[in-house]
Amino acid sequence: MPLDPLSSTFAALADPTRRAILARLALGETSVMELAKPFDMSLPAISKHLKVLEHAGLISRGREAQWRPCRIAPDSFKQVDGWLGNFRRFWDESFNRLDGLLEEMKAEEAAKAPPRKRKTSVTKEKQRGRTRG
Amino acid sequence: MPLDPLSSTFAALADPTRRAILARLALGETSVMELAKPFDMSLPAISKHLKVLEHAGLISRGREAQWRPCRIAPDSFKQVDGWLGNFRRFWDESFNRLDGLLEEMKAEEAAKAPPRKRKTSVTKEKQRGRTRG
DNA sequence: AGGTTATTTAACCAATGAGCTAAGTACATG
DNA sequence: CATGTACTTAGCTCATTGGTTAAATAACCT
Repeated sequence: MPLDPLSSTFAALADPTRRAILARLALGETSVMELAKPFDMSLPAISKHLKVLEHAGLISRGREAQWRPCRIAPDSFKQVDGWLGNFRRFWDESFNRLDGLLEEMKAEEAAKAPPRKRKTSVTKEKQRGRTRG
Repeated sequence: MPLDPLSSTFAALADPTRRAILARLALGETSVMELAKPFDMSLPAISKHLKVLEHAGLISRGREAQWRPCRIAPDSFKQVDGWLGNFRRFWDESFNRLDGLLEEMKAEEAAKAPPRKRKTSVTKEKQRGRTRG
């Protein structure tokens, strides 16, 4: 029953209402009432969505009198971005250009050492644990 | 019933088995049998997962004799990354440094023009439609 | 205390999703 | 053609999810 963190985060993101809520929160912290306004949906429904988002670590909630202001929580976003990074080479051109550069540098380095078998294709090692920047 | 593309993509990613399949496919195209091996799960279950991934645009499938080789399809990954980009400023330090730079540039520009009210907080305009690179 | 506002909880329902087994399809080969 | 290999489809469970309304909780305001 307790889904792993990445799974609950992706599951939370798989709903357009929840993504819209996050988009609103990207503009700044706000109340449940405020968040509910754009939707043709009962307040309890929104409350549930917020619970899902909170459980997924995508938002955090405070207390101010009778309001529970919601705001974006960065950690789960970061996790998702990190996971996605493992696949970045499949679509990001500049990422691939960087890969090409590193490949060249490795080749130059290798030229100084005794030659050994090398593959031209992108391999497991190349795309593990890479980040932007 | 027909979920929007981003929703079905996130839904597809919300399952650890499917993410593991994608991880395997990141190493290269392979058959259903091969993909099924690591899992303690019936073949039809895997077949369903693959259908979900395909429907989500995360993989595409070919035909070679009796095999249906699967491979990563970049588009949906790119979509997800694009959506995530709207929130990057919440966790990516280098992204924020870039924002700071742009802020400075705008300030300098503004210094030449007649002064007007300005907010210090990051606003809607600043994070819309931004990409990496 | 009593009322109003903000939000959550409870109880329910219909639809979806992930797994299973058993049967069906497609191609390859003896 | 018959058999084997690689899948997929069909039909069934059971749990989860997204929505509902009605009631409860919490904090503020006379």
